[in-house]
Order: sequence, then C-alpha cells, then structure tokens
Amino acid sequence: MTDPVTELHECFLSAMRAAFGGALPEGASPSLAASKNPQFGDFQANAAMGLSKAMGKPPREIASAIAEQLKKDERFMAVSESPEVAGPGFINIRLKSAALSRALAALDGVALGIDRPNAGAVETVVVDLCGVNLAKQMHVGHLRATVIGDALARLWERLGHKVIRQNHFGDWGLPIAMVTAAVKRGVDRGEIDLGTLTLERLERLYRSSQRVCEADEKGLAAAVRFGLGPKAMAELEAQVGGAREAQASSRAALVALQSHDPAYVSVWKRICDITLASCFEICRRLHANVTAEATAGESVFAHELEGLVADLVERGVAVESEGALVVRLEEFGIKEPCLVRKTGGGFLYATTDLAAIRRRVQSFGADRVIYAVDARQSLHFRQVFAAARKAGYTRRSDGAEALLFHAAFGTVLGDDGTPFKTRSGENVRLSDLLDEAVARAEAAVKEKSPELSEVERRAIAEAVGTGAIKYADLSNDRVKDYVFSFDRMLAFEGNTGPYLQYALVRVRSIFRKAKEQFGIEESVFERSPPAMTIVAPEEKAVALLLLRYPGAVRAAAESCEPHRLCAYLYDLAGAFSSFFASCPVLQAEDEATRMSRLRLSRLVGRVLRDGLDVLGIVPLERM
RNA sequence: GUGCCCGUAGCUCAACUGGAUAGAGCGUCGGCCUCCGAAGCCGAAGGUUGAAGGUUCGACUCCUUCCGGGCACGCCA
Repeated sequence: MTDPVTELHECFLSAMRAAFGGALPEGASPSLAASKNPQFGDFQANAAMGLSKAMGKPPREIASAIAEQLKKDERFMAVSESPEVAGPGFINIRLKSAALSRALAALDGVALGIDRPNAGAVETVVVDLCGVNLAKQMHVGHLRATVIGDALARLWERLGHKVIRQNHFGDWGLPIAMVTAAVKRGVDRGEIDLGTLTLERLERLYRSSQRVCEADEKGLAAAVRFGLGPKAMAELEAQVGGAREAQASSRAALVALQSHDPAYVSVWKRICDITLASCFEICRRLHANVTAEATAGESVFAHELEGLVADLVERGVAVESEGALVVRLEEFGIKEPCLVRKTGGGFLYATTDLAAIRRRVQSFGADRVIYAVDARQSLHFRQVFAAARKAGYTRRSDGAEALLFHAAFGTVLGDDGTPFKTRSGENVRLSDLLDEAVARAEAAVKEKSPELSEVERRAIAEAVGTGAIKYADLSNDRVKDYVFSFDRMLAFEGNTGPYLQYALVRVRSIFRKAKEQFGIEESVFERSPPAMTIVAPEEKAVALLLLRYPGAVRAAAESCEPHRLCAYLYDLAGAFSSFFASCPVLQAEDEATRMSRLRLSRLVGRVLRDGLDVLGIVPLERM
C-alpha cells in the first residue's frame, strides 16, 4: 500500500457499486477528504449527501448502505476501523494503527510519495517569469514575477514534468532604441566607457533620454490656445523641438538596430549584458533559477513579427480597423479587439506575445504555458490567449490544444496600503530589499546563536533573510495584494519562512544529539528502518499531515498557488512543534519508542527540506 | 461608462475549491525551560465572513442586486 487514500478510494468505489449497481450516477465519487477535527476520524467521505438527490434516497440511508458494504470488504477492513455514519451522512474513517504505520513507511522513500508520471503523462510546461527590462534594475515589481514564477517551475519539476523557464526580457522597442542612442552618443563623444558602464548609470541615462523624448507637445498646443507670451512659447518650442529631435534619433537607432547596424548592435548587446548580469546575480541570491539559457528577449521575436501578422491577415484572423490591424475576439466574450499592428506599421507588445506563444507551443511543444505576471495585465492576456487560439497558435503538432494560464499576482503594498515605494516615491530596488532583510536576520542570528562563527552566521543570515522575503510573498494568496513588512516577515513567529527553517533546525538538532549521545547514525534509517508506531495524539497529528504531502504539492502545482504548499508546511511544522514539546524523542521511555519517534522526526525533516526546496527557500541545519 | 479582481477577529492573513463548531500569527491576559534549540509549546478573550436576497440537506465559497476599495479599458510595454 502506497497511499491509504488511494486504497480507500478504490474500496469506496467498489462498495458504492456493490450497494447500488446501475442506480449509481455516472462519475459518482466517494469525495474523500482528511477530517478537520480528530473527533470525526482520520478521513471522511462526503459522497452520500451529493448522491441523495440523484438517487432519491435520504443521504444517511445511502451512507449506511455504503458503510455496510465496506464492512464486508476484507481489503477495506485491513486498513480501517469500522466506518461510522455521522451528521447528515458523512462516513468517518479511522485508520488502523498498523495501516498508518505502513502508509508512513511507504511515504518514507526517496520520492516522498510523489511518484514520477508515466512516460506518456510527462508534460512540457513553460513558465514565463521574472520579466526584467533592459537598462533597469530589478525592483519590487519583479519580486513576485521571479519568486512565484520560480516556485511554480519548481512545483511542476517536482512532479516530474519537463519545465522550460522563459525570462521574457524587455530588450526591444522604441524606448530601448532611445537609451541605446543615448549611450552611443556618449561613447562617440568619449563620455562613456562601455567596459566600466554600470547599471546605475544606464538607468539614469534611460530616464533622462525618456524625459527628453516626452517633452510636452500638449503643453505647446495649450500655450498656443491660451495665448501665452512669446518668451514662454519660445521656451516650449525649444523643448518640444529637442524632444522631436530625440525622437527622430531614437527612431533612427531603432531602424539601425533592426537592420543589424554593427555600431548600434554592439552598444545594445553590451547594455543587455550589463542588465542581465545584474539580473542573474539577484536571481542567484534569491535562489531563483533564472539563467541566460532561460532568457528569451523580445528581440528574439522581432524578425518573426512581420511574417506572423502577414499570416494572420492572409487567413483572415486579423482585420483592418481605423488604420490598424486587429484580431476581433467577440466570439470569446471579449469586446476589446487585440491590436497586432499600429497604423504606422509598428508592432506591439501583443504581437510579440503571440510570437512567443507560437514558439512555446509549436517549437517547444508546451502542453501548458504559465505566465507569472502582474494581475493588471489580465485583460491583455485574455486578449492574447484568445487571439492565439483563434490563430491556431495554441495547437500543438499532435493536434492537442495547449493550456495557457495567467498566474496573476497582486501588488506589493507598503504599511499605508499604497504600492510599496521609497519615501521619495521611487521603486525599491530588489538588492536593497534583500540587503535590509539579511542585515536584520544577521542581527537576530547574532543574538540568538552567538556561538556560531561569523562565516556561518553570514550564510545563515542570507538564507533566513531572503527566505523570509520569499516566503512572505509565496504564502499569501497569489491574486491578492499584500502588505510588505520586514517586522512581520522577520519576527520569526507565525506563518513565516524562519519558522519553517527553525522547525527543520530542531529536527536536525535531534539527530546531532542522537549521534553524540547514542551513537545513532542516520544511515540506520535507510538500511534497516525501525517500525513507526503511532500512539500519542501529537504523533498521530504529525503522521496524518505527513501523508498529505504529495497531495499538497500536487494541489499547489495544479492551481498554480504556492501558498497552499506554504500553508501545508506551516501546519506540519506546527504539528511537529507540538509533538516536540510533548513527546520526548531521545529521552523516550523505551528503545522502540525512541527509534520510532526518531524515524518520524526524520521523515518530518525530509518533508520540510523537500518542501522548502520546492519553494526555493534554503533549508538549514542550524540557525 | 464598461469589464476584471478584492472586502473574513483591532491589525496581517488562512479556510484543502460546496462539508460538521470559520482557523493561525501579531497585539491583550494567564500558564510552561534542573528535560532533545523557548525563533517554541499549552490555554483564555476576540466574528451577523461588507449588506440584502436566492440556489442547496449544507454557503466564506456558487447566482442576482446593492455598498465600499483596487486595477484595467486599440495604436506604451
């Protein structure tokens, strides 16, 4: 027996068939769930209430009939105590102690109960994450796209699927040409050395070049209208003139880039390298697996856009509207059409996204494409997904439709409930955020564990600080906004990263002591694992939670909601803490109990470690 | 104006996708270290789940209408 729920599920199905035969509605399920309250047993089946109407019988009668069949089933009675019907028609199940031990032992393998899918069931999952922009530092806005995206990628990898991460790098378009032109001017004048150019300086250049280009044409129009004096007019005209000049130079730079002018391309490439080096460094610190191989800039698709739009026009998918080309989406219930080409002939964000979908589905063979992107882009993705479907770009070579999913996330807010910014209203740089969390973590580690060496303290502080930020982000419901607070995430109390890391540290500490005091090597638990006998209620709570691990990982992956795994791990850590407080392990009354509890603790430690790893949080031995 | 998302304890968040008595943390009050890491554990107080209807044996969850808040709405990305 690997999983008691699977076993119970099968028993219930045959009991239901035996009880009602053909009268059983198609697709009737036992709907088994873990019981919330120990008084209702370990598991409960809620099928009877649902079947009541379809079968025209009172739910308790149905439940009793199923229960009677179960009692006759030897296989069922081998794992469970006698089923009880309660309330409106719940069937409560209490596992036999031996069955619980067997189930735990089965979980205690390398896979921790998460078996790899059959060869045919392995999916290719593309995860769009991170999404940095050229010449810009990573800021809080990128935090969630990176942390959530990476966690989703890890979740699907953990289930044994093939995951392809795609960092959709904003490296193309007029604003990019703008900064490239500005940098090139600087280089030509000998004011900028590409070898020593920093991302900070690039960011300043980006902003100033943008400001110049944006000088207000509307202001000039207003000045004309309100008849401002000639001096004001002259000033405005000079500004606007400068803007026009800068815009013209940007457009020229874009044309140069598009036609692979080496003078521009080399500058642009250098800007890309500087931006990405910083991005990868921060992702490394965040333990987010984002690398050069996983990065596909918008420039990758630039040369495909013309052909793509031509394809859409040729097949009548895109039509002309007010001079632009659009894909109409009324049949998908979307009023706003998706623009794929501007009046002037330029392409848009949506055009690039369509090209990316086509590549991900038709070249990479994606079964599923997951976008970890801000919720504010919901409409955009609804449009693009619908347009891609209409165009047939979501159809794989084997004819199956790929699943496109926008894993939308809410905004990070400050204490005042408005988007998290610095006091001066700037975006908070991710590196500053991490530094602050790590510094606070280091102070705490120094206070709580002064005996640790500085090197070790540093490493722990890094893991705790970044873990706290990541966990705070992952543990909230993805689509909701959340309030960012160093104090809360690093208070090390409640549902936080450090609390989970600490629970694991306590497990590990037991094993250090077990070796010192009893000479117990951990390899014993692999070679000749002792029996796990579940007696105390705290042991049972831990045991039942352990069995739910594979389901928790699966639920988190399928719903693309990492917070479900967080909640599970928090429950497990809490149950372990209660167990730890009331059930002596090393000082247990007898040898068998000691070994049983050691193995149970070890299993908790393995699940915590695995779970933290799936979330991209560093597990620790000490802290 | 239209559409999408969100309203749960004083605060920050959950509630296994429709199940039994809505749970945690902070804060408040009270216990627990001669005993495996007290960054912990045990307990108390705190709720008309924004409001009103509806569907259901059963609703925080689904439907309708309001009320509050956020966001987005063809030539930016």
